[in-house]
Amino acid sequence: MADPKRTRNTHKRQRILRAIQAAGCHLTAGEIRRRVGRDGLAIGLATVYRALAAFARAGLVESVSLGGRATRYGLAAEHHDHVVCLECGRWQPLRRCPAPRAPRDAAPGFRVTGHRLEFFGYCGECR
Amino acid sequence: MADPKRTRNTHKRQRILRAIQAAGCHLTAGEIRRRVGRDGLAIGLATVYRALAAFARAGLVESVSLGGRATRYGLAAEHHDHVVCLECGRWQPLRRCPAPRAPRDAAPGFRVTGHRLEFFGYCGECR
DNA sequence: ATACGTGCAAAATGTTTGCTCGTTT
DNA sequence: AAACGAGCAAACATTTTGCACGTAT
Repeated sequence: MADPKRTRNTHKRQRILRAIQAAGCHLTAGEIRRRVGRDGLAIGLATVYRALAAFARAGLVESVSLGGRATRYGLAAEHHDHVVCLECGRWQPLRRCPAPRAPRDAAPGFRVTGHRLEFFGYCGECR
Repeated sequence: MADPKRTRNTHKRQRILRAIQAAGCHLTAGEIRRRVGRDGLAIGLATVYRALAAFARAGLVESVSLGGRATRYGLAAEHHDHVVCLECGRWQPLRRCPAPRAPRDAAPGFRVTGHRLEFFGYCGECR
């Protein structure tokens, strides 16, 4: 199964992680690239994707894809769930995670390592 | 906000819904197209997407995107959550939905109409 | 020294849109 | 008749890959 391989400690990868951390919420690959670039470090998009894949493999980062839109990446250590407005697309993190650690009726032998939960509906302004 | 518009009752749209219903689980747009086609009715992919968007607007269908892979669509009336293996990618529906109707700390005024929950980890065979 | 990271451009996916014409209401 | 659905091809956005070279371990 997934060996939690460690990733190499390069300057760019540090900056990618730092950008996600500084954001405090989930970012898309493009946003990450832009933020790192804005701080004076040019970086290829492919590099961002490869770094994110490595981080995810290592269990550092979790990915969330909110229906259709680009996938977002956040620190696994700062897991949180989301509420998404179907109309305007805005989404907000939840403080409390309302899901159980593991479902009651998972397949036998399945080891749950995480989850991803999004509530959707319509925000006050869009109703 | 989203007026639950009714969609027109065309032959193709009926077949799309029937395909999803017959499958009993979430399908991708491509799978739907293939199944409808296999039953002798050629249909364009754009048509499938537009129909699904209309169904979603009408609240008939819900969409789920399991990290990276293509978005899957299922009947909203037969909502269920999933368990996904990070190694082999196989996923299974859960009988019981372990999420609450709505989170405690959603933004005020937010009306929750649904959710989407996926547990992930490693299945018995991949561990 | 070796395995891994990076950039670039190209390719592969998945999804949406413009236009024209057909069908439902 | 009017509004919406369908088909096709082109456009789009996102993500992945091949290759040549650089860097961390």
